[in-house]
Amino acid sequence: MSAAAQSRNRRGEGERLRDALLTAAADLLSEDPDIDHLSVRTITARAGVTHTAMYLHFADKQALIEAMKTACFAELTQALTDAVHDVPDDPVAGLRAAGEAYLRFGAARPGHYAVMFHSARAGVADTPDTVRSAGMRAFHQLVDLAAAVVGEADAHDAATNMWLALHGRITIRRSMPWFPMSDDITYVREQVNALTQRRPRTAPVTHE
Amino acid sequence: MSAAAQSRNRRGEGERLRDALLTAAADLLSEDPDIDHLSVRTITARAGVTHTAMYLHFADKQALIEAMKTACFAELTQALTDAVHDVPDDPVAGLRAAGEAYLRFGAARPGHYAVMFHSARAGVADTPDTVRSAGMRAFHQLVDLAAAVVGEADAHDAATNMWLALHGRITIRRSMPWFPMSDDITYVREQVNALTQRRPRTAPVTHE
DNA sequence: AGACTAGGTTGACAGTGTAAATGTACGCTG
DNA sequence: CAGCGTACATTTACACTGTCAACCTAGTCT
Repeated sequence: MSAAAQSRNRRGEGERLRDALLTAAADLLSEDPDIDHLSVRTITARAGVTHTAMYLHFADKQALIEAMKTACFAELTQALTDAVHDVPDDPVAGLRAAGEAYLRFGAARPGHYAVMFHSARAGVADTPDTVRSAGMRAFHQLVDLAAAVVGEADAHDAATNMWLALHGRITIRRSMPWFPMSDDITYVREQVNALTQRRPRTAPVTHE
Repeated sequence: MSAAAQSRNRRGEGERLRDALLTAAADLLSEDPDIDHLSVRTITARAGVTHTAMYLHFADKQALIEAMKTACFAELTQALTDAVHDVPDDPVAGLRAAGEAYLRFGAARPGHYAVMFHSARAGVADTPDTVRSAGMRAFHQLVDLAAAVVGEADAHDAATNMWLALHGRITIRRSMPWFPMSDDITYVREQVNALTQRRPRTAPVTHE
């Protein structure tokens, strides 16, 4: 197990270590989904370098994790794209496929999923734009599908509702695995139904 | 600020330190909702004892956190009870009040909320029954309210759906505060609507 | 040949969780 | 009243964490 111990990169290729560290971290997270067990030392060791080598490419551990976030979001986006791709042209079916793929991703890669939604940098310094847009790219897949079902105007809110429902399910499954829940497919279907049947959004503004 | 530095408890009253540690931890969590910043050292210091004194009452840090979980769940249960209490006898209104109170709790006490849903003990040793039932007690408030709306048979599933939607919202708000979302009240109303309008659950068992 | 510097390492520091050994004063029994 | 057991707590130590400053090392360019 482990340590590719690559011998020192050549002159122009220092960036290679950056990728090596990211994939090392991703590998470790696949083996142990608990994000607290992911230390700078184990990551760098797995990549075959000493711990402080990380600081050549990342400002700190948090920066590395943020880089992982964008990578994980990209992976999720791909998973959703794939799932929707091999499905007939029915928008509702596409939405279901996406929802199921989302739940599958969360269950199959719990560590990666946890990284994506790990609390933002405490306080001041906000989430970098790269992370934000990577997240948004994944989310907009749902929005586009929803638009084909409920129309452009309601798409964002509808997709948000569905997303929050899916996310809630994955996180509860993780923190309370003993909690009894129906199967994923039924759940997704319910969510899609709720989406199609919801009132056309309280007009301009609340009234009752 | 801090350190009640209580001078050594008397013979029978060793249990007092246990409570002192729990409230110290809760206080610290109110001041800084980031659970990683909650260390054994800071907790014990706040309680006015040395770090290893914690091990007189808790097997390890995880055990202390699990004790906090039950306390936090109790607090949440109370918050829901209160919210439902001062509302007319309309079950739907009660459900809305509970949902809004839930969201309020998550927003007002982010640290406490995070503790409750912090991932279970890795691998083997499962969540203690005390924590489980404390969580269930909170959840059953929703179930009871839902029962008055959709009937006993569907109550559990309906409450689960609503709960997951609320939970998803709180956690996303925390990890992606920049994500645009509608206001809480509208959201809760939508969830309650979805709950009342949903199809009566796919018969006894899946069929198609 | 020699300097420059990109790419990494060494060593140290404060902070973390936990275990083992040690202390201290209360309350009981003789 | 003397003395002992033990409930309550501290001291000390260890392996591990993230991060900083100083150092080395070899490829490239003049």
